[in-house]
Amino acid sequence: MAVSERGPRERMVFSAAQLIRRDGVTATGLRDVAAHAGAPRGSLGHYFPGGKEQLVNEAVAWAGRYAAKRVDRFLAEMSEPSPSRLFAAMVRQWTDEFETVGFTSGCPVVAATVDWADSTESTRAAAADAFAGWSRPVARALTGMGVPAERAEPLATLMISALEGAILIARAERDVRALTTVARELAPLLDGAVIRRT
Amino acid sequence: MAVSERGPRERMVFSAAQLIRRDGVTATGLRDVAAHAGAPRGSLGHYFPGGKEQLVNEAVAWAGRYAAKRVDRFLAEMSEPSPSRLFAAMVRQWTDEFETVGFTSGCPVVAATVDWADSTESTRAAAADAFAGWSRPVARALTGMGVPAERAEPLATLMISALEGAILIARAERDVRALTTVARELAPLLDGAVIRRT
DNA sequence: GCTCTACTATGACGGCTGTCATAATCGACG
DNA sequence: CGTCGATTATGACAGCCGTCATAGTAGAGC
Repeated sequence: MAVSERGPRERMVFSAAQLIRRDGVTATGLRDVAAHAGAPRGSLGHYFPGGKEQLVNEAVAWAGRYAAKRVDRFLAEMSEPSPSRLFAAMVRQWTDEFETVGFTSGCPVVAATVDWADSTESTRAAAADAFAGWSRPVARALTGMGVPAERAEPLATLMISALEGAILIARAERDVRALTTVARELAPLLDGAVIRRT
Repeated sequence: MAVSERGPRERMVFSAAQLIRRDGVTATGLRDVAAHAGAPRGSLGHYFPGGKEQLVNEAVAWAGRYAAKRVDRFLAEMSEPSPSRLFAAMVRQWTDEFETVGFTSGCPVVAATVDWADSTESTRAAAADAFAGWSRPVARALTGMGVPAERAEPLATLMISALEGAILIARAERDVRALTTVARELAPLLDGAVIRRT
């Protein structure tokens, strides 16, 4: 095992995340996922014996890990890190996508929460894990920049909340205005939380 | 006409909004809406000749008007208005619902955006209108409290973004933590935008 | 070469969807 | 009383859904 070079299973999870974040969980059919992944429909039952529920949960988990990795990458690429610059990078990822690809897709974790949080417990838990796994590196980054430990987690929650909300508004308005606005307005508050720093 | 005492038509729009904010747009069937409203299924085609699309759009518009009215009511009930207190009231509406009714339902406008923003143009536009109609009274309230005109609208966008995002996280976590956090963390920034005031 | 496992392929199944056509029913108005 | 419009009732329709059963095809290990 181990070195499977991007197998059909992984492709299906990835495709599921892409379709879910565009059309929602309910509107995304398993046949669509297989077709989008270029994978045989008959493999779905094999790789995901738990059915659609398992596939959706894995897609949500994948999205959470992806978001967390992006935070680490933003941090590594930053020459002079600051909370506002980290938030700006997180926001810019979305303004870039909206302006180049279009406003067709949002966040898969949000879609899963909206569509299945009340009906499918395991998916609700997967979404909660995704948010937690995304928030953790953000909070860690903030403490690394000099934000007191007790404020890092609340500020990370605020950042993710504002970002997710702005993504929704931007999608509805087909305008990145909400995203650039929250980045600008939140900047002084975020940088003001830094205590020590040369 | 005019004095129709909460007719079946209005009840169906209301029921649609309730079901949509719990299960999402796609998972909400027209038969469910009629049953929830205690209305005859055969009436759907009569009152909404535009089909499900029309019903969903009216439900979204209704939700937008409702949110706007709530802002005005919060303002009227406030003895010493301040931006942070207005935001706290908006957040408290949701913490109250989550703690009493449970975490079953979110915001219908968000559900419509997630499920149909990319596939149904009219619904996307209805969601944008709902956000705009909700943002307007918030911005107006801020200027009334002494926030400079050019900052009122951006701050209103930030408030609604953070609120919507926190609602999503709270639903996923089944915990109001995210909501109380954004209310607390955003308070000094909001009140700091007030210029003149006795 | 055989075997056994992993994967693929295909179609059927019941159930649900939104939409529409047709009728029956009601209620007011002339 | 009769009529006509608005509302309700019911069922049919094609289409999609997730799931499952069955069968076919590789491909590695011995």
